[in-house]
This record gives sequence, C-alpha cells and structure tokens, in this order.
Amino acid sequence: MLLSPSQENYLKAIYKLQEDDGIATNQALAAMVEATPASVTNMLRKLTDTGYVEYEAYQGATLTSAGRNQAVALVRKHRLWEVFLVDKLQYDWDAVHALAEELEHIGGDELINRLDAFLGHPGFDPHGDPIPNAKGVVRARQHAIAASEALVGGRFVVCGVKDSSSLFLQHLDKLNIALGKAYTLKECLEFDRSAVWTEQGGACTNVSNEVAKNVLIQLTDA
Amino acid sequence: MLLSPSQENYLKAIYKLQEDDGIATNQALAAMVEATPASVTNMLRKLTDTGYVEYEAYQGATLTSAGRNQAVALVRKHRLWEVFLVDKLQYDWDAVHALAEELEHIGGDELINRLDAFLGHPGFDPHGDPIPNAKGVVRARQHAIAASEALVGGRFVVCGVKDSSSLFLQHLDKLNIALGKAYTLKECLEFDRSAVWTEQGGACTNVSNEVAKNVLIQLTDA
DNA sequence: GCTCAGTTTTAGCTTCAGCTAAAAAATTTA
DNA sequence: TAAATTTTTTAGCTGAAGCTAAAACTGAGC
Repeated sequence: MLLSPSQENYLKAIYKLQEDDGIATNQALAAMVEATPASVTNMLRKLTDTGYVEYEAYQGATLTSAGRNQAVALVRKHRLWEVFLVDKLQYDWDAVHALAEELEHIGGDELINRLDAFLGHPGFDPHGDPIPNAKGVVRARQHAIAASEALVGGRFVVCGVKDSSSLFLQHLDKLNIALGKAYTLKECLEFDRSAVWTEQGGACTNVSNEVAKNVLIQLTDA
Repeated sequence: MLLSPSQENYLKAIYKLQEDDGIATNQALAAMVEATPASVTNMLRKLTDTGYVEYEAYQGATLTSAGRNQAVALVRKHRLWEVFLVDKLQYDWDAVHALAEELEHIGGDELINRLDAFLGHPGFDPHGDPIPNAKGVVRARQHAIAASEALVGGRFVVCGVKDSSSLFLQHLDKLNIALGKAYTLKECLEFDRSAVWTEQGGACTNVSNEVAKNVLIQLTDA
C-alpha cells in the first residue's frame, strides 16, 4: 500500500504524539499537521481502512505495527537528509527542518540506504536525535537528561535539544552552545533559576532555566 | 507565483518539445506528462492565466520568458540531482531519471546552488547533457554530432546520448560504450548499416545504426 | 445525575488535477 | 472542394485533501 506525502505526515505526527504523550488526540494531531480537527477525522478513517492506524471515534488514534514501521522509516529519512544538508551542503542546523520535511517523501529504501552509506551511517542527526537504522531500530540516547537537572559542580557534554525550532537553535548559537561541547555547572542563581556554565578554557555562559530545560546533556565523571 | 509539481512538469514538457520540434502540440504534451489531451487543455489554460504560457485554442503552447526561466531551472535541478545520485550515491546512469524527477520539485534556489557547489559545479549530467548555470544559461555541447554521421577512419569521443531510456543505456553498458571513451570508426557494413568501432587498446565493438543514431560524439583530430 | 465547556464528528462545500464521451475545429485525402 | 480522419475542446464526473458550520459526544464540576 502506497502512502501520499500527506498520509505519511499524519503517521509521523501520531508516532510523535504517542512517544511524548502516549495518546494522539484529534486536536493535537490537527495542530501538528496544520489542518482542522475535521480534516484529521477524515484522514484517520482513511488510514484505518488501509491498516496503518487503529482508531475508534472519540478515542484518539494509535499506530498499528505497519503504521509504526512507516513512521520510523520516515524519521530515519528525515534525519538522514538533515545530516546531508548540514554536513555536505553546509546548511546551519536551524535551517534544515523544512527541507528535510520535503525530502523525506522522496524515493524508497534503496535511496535512503545509499544516502545512509554515503554519509557514513551516522548515529545522530544535527540536533542530536538518534537515527533509526535500516531495520527500524532506534537505539535511544544513553543517559541523556535535561541540563536543568544537573547539579552544581557536575561536568557534562551537550548531546541534544528538546526544542529544535529555528528560534531556539539560533539562541543556542548566540550563547555559543553546540552539540559535543563540555561544560561544568558552576552555579545556580536562585533569583531567576538561571545557571552559569564554564567551558574547559574558562569561558562562562549564563544559561536561563528555560534554555537549560531544552538542552540535553550527558554527565561525565572526569 | 508558486507552481505545483504537476505544473512544473508541464512547463518542462513544453520546453523540451519547443527545443526539439519547435511546437508543443496538445497530444505530444499529453504523451509527455502522461495525461489525456483534455487534461492538457485544462492545465494550459491555468498556466496561461498565471503568465507562464502563451496559448491560443488549437494553436499549441509556447512558454513566456517567465515560463522558460522556470523550465530551465527545473532542467538544472534535474541534472544536478542526477549527478549527485551517480557520483555520490553510486547509482547506475540508467537508474536515476525517476528519482531526479521527484527531487527536482524540492526546495528553491538556495538548495540547488548549494548542491551545485557541493558537486563542484559540474558542466554535464551523467548522460552528457549540459547543466544550465545559476543564471539559467545553458551552453550547448561543442560540435556534438550523432555517431551515425561519422566517416570511416574518423576518430571520436563519446560525449552524450539522445535516448536516455533505461533500456538504451543498459544496452550501451552491454556494448561497453561509456561517456568519455575514444574510438576509431573502422568500417561501415553495407548490409545492415552497422559499424565497427575500435578502441585505442584494439578492442572492437559492432554498433548497429539504431544505436549509432542515438550516441553523440565529438570528432577528434589525433 | 445534570449542565456546560470543550472536543470530535457529520454534512456539505471547495480546489486541484485528473478522467471519459461527445462536440467542434483543423487537417488530410480523394 | 467535399468527405473522412485526426486533433482539440467542452461538459460533466471522480477522488484527494482540505475547509466551515452545526450537531453530537465526553468529561468535569456542581
């Protein structure tokens, strides 16, 4: 069964909502695919008929295993294209989402597996999100926590972001925070819950709690 | 004015027909975009309204300069993606057309100019067709003629194909004929108008007239 | 257990891009 | 030139995927 780009977007949206909230409501889906709830109802019916979604009126939608396979394949395609755009075409990490959103609907397994090989089988996309392999296995990030959970004196490496909006990513650029950089949490300021991070070199960055909540880190012992 | 993939395909088809035959008839267009003549009439109306096409009922279609710009940009995108697929993803030259056909509708100038730079500003696609530059200038192949026009004793280099169907390209693969290879036209056999080409090394290939008519060459003096 | 706010569904409409079948125009043939 | 053939257009239909407005359902608070 072949899916239209629009149908693929619905599957991806349901997948993401299930991951986060456990339940994909009509309204949340509508927001995610940028359509009205009425349109979502229509599409869910169609996807139910074709066997990708399980759906009872008023009960929200769940992916079947076929649906989940499709969704994971799309995530894989999206993230590999993002790697291509950043690594090969020198795009900034905040500018690739929309293009990958278009590219992910092109071609089939052959194309994406060749792209994967060309890129050297990357494990993560430019935002630190893991790339599912050709079999659809996503291995989760090891020990990643929000930077807001770190304790004073702790050392860590930035490994991802929760919010990958252009606005947030550009903000990180301005703070000079990037994936792979190592910091020590120098102190937490009680007044506004912001934090001071220091780099190896000694450079200091003041990080608001709002930012820290959206930065993923891995604690390091050294 | 933003064009749908379908509209873009019509512009490209009109462009190609104009190049070859001078005139884009309804029927020829229908064959090229794989639709009925009735559907073509509809679309030509729409493209006329948006200013990309000039069209009088029963008189065939012509591109406006805006339309020609769009068409050339599409040819550029198509050919650059073909280079990417062959050079970077190791696809065979007979397997890239359909994928490029999808990819050419993605993104805008930014993407394609970055791709162009990444590929090293190639002048020709994997079938030897020239790639228009960012300004839309196509510089035609120098002195290219059909191999069927060569004279006995002449030396030449294969530089393109007229037919880029998978079937023909695979046939060339079987004959071991590829772009850039140099031959001498040893003899022409009167019986079936086939020819014998010899390589520098001495290897001989028998080439039917049907094949020779679809292979483009450049004569060399040496 | 009822009411009410919020969510979801239904009903009916729109646009895009195709289709078929029949009418009209153009072109070829005799 | 007139008839026959081919090409193009018109008219009306279909299926996606969206929309709005109104009706129906759900769940929370009283």
